[in-house]
Amino acid sequence: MSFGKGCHLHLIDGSAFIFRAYHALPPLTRKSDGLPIGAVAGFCNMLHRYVEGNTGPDAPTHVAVIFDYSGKSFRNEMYDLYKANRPPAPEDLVPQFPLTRDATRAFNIACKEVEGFEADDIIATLAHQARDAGGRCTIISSDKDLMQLVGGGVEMLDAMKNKRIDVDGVREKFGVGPERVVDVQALAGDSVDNVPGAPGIGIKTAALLINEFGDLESLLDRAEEIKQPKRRQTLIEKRDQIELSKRLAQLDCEMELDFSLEDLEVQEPEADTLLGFLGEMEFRTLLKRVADQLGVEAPAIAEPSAAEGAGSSEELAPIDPDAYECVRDASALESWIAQSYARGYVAVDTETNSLNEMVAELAGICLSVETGSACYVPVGHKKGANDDLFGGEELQPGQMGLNDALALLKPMLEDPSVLKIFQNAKYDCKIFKRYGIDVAPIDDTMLLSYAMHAGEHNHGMDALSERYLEHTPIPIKTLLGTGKSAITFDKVPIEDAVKYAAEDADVTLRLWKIFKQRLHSKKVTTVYETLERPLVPVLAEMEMHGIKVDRDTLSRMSNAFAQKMAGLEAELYELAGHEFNVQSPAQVGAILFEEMALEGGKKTKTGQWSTPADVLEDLAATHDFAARVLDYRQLQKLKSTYTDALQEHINKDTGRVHTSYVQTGANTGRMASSDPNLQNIPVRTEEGRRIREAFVSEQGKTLISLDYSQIELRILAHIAEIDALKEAFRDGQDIHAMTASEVFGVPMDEMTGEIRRRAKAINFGVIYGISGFGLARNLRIPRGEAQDFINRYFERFPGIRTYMDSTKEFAKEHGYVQTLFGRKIHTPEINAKGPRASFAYRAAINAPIQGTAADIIRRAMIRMPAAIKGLPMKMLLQVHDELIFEVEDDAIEDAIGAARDVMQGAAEPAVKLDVPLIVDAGRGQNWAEAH
DNA sequence: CCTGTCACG
DNA sequence: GACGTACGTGACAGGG
Repeated sequence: MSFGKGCHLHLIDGSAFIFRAYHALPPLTRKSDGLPIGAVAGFCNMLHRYVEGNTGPDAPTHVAVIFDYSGKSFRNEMYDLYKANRPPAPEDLVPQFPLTRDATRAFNIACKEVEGFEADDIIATLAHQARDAGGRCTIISSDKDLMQLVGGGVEMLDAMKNKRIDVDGVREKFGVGPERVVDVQALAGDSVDNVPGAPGIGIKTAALLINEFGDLESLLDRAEEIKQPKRRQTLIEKRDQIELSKRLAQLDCEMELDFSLEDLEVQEPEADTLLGFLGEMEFRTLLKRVADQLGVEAPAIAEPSAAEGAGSSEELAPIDPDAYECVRDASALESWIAQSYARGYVAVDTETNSLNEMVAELAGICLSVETGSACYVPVGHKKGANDDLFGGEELQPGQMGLNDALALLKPMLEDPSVLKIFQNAKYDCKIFKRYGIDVAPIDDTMLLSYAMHAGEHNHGMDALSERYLEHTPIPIKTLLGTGKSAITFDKVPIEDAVKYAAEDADVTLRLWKIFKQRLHSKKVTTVYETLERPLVPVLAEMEMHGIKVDRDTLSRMSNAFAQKMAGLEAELYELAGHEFNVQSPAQVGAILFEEMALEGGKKTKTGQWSTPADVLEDLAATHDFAARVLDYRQLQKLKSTYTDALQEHINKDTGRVHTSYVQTGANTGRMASSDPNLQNIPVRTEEGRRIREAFVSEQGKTLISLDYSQIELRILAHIAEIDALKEAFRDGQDIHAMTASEVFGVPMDEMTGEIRRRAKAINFGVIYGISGFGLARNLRIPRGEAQDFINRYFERFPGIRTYMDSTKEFAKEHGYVQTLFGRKIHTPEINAKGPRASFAYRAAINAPIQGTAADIIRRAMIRMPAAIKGLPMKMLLQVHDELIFEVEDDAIEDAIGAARDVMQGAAEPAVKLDVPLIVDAGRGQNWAEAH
């Protein structure tokens, strides 16, 4: 039904609903798991009451709930202090925001938000569209900023007072008609939104002036005529500020929206969806009321004791690869897209011809909106493989055009009201991004699993499917083969691809249903919503941007290394008296421990000689052979892993290297970097550090590097509550020297490098779950001596021992440990017997510290895009406690300031650390200089 | 494909 | 009483 005369559009100010609900209700939590749920409960009650009230001739024909998009809007570009004095949303409200979107969809009401715009702008645009189409519009809000829209069929409704606001109502509030409201606001300003206005002028005076002069422009032009001297002066001097205020107050009523009024038609809620959501939230009263009204039985709400369990694979359709559909034309695809809109969510999976997202081309896309049902849309399957002679680039028949399919999918994939569900969303999002599609919002089964089960198992789809669905997906190898004869996915016959690919979407959707439900009972909703989900687009952007690497620098170094290695090789043959493979530990060991008959050789479990660096280092003092092997190995490592391999990773099109971050890479919350790993570029030796000279900035730009100083020790001081450490950090002392002074009783002014070095080793040892053996090996001192150090350390800082003991007890009892931000790291082996338990114990000591640091830098990364918007800088890399940016030369100071502010404040407001977080910064034309 | 080695925080 | 141990990663080469 098209929108026109006789139609009535309701626009609900979603944010106003949320905040009113939040403040109106006590901090309710869900009974089964303690998830804060008060605002969602109030929101649902308000929506329900609203829907109930929609009867009679005045009922809307179209409706939407409009939300503010989190982050900054275009107004911040006009004025960076816009809304700057707003405190951040309360911590227990943040995880409820996405749930209010879910609630809206559950009521089958359109749910809209647009990045870079405020809800008010969307409302303005839609209200104008409705008015221009000859229909009516009611804005359900009491926000005075929206009053400029009233008139010509547009009214407001204050839902609290149940009072309609028409042109007269606006006049009552502002003293002028809606068309002059912006002028009054420009003068009066707004302390809530931090709009400056004209100092000393409020709404009353502003209305007086506007009514006298007609409009703001005339007023400002003729300001000289004002009698009151103070007022006249203000208007003349603050003209710029007033004009800025007007632009800030003016709503954008000509936004380009990717949906139209027709899409907002009122729909009846679907009983299953709505009751399912209310049941999941455990809103017992509302659930019963809604069920009664719909004339169905209210589903039972699981009692807390029954929350655990394999999962609710109740009446899921069986997984049947033959049930999947192959979509070959536009009308079939449109039908799937329509279903996605109707549901409000869709599982999506892409198939490509490469695992490298920067070069991969789409072979096909699958969608699933209902378990047991899925489709595959082939768009790039080529002949070849079997009939390879001339088939190389020729497409298999029966496929939609790539561009046609994407044109149909793009609006849905970008629509804020349709949740796109992926397994490893970052991969698919990057693929779509390269085809000009910005997928949002997303959910990710891999990240859901990681948030709930880190330390318990891996989070790949096959493992998850086996574990939670008791189903083994078709192995990709059966389609692609292995080794040299393997083909790429685009060469797979479409009929085979349908079964494999669509099954993946089906499995993803099934996993999502199970995980979404369990997330709350595992009490990691906040972790998922604040530390995992928002990081996906941030990482995707960093990866796609990449960092420039200079091939010539690497290639020159490679040649130099090769020459040196050849020299060392000859020398080693000479020393050994014969030729051998220097790269074989077994052969090196045989020469050292058999031919030269040296002591101290150990064998590996496979019976080969073992020749690790620390053993060779002991021998190197007296034996050139060992020293040369070490030299050779270092060069070999640098050459093969860095100077040679890195060149292969330079992207042909961009000239840059694009790593890929594995968000679930480490159980502690750290990430891993791969293809290539840019988190282990050498820095400790001079020769290795030079590799960083190949990582360069573009012409006219500079690399800046900001790293947290001693972040893990600071976190230890906070968590274990070590007052002496805390004070030392507050006073900016040399923390290792201070430790040395305390433990070894040496006054600070008599400190020697050696004593400080030992204290430093102990400090790090504590973070790793110290043992006498480990410390002894690290410091190369007898084990008894190392144990003495540790004992003295514990005597001086008894809090450390308490922390270690209580952490161990917690892990033994619960099977996991936690970071300050609620991330859980499971330690299933903590109750094992033997050395495995020792490993688990030390990991349990380390995980809260390493994990809290990881959480903090994640928070910084998530906030970074909004904080540096407007500055000519890009975030390129993360190395656990360091962020690297590329910035235009004339903005270096601003860039460092902005990034440092975000990093140093990243723990807050969730956690207030007892120690300051300090960030050091460096800059340069290459990474070696910047670090 | 697994193991040993070594690069990083 | 002996044993084996610092925490977290990824890439490469050798060898079966």
